[in-house]
Amino acid sequence: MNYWLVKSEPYEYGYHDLEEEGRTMWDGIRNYAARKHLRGMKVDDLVLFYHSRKGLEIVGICKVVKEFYPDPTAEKGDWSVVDVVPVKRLTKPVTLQEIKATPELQEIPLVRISRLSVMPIEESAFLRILEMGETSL
DNA sequence: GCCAACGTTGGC
DNA sequence: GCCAACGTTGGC
Repeated sequence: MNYWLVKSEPYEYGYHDLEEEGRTMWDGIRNYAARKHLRGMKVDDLVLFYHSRKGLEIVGICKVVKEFYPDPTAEKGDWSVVDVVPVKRLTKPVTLQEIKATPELQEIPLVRISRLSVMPIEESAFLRILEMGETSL
């Protein structure tokens, strides 16, 4: 089991949209590092959902239900998508500010590589974030 | 709205 | 194959 974090601008596609739809294809990734991580996702892996640009907080957890396959929205190039379903919202969203103020979370790519939109998260960091969000699985 | 960080493109 | 110029992302 691996853990991941994905970013989305809430006014483009927010956690609320995922809850309404019940399932979505995570498309539009056009960055090789992000693609590599996307392709590493396995069924049942858990994924933190972060709102970028507006909100700047982790709002919920989702789960991979289909491993990578070709991105139908890509007009050219070799790009991939995965399918995810919502699991639950965090009781309390965890803000980027809080994450940056937490010593054990300084190494996560969200802090270190601000432009990366799909990234792995260590289990310990994942659990710490759930704890900060007052959420259990 | 600005700008830093990073990726991509294209001339040489 | 280097690197300057440009584009994009995303925090501030």
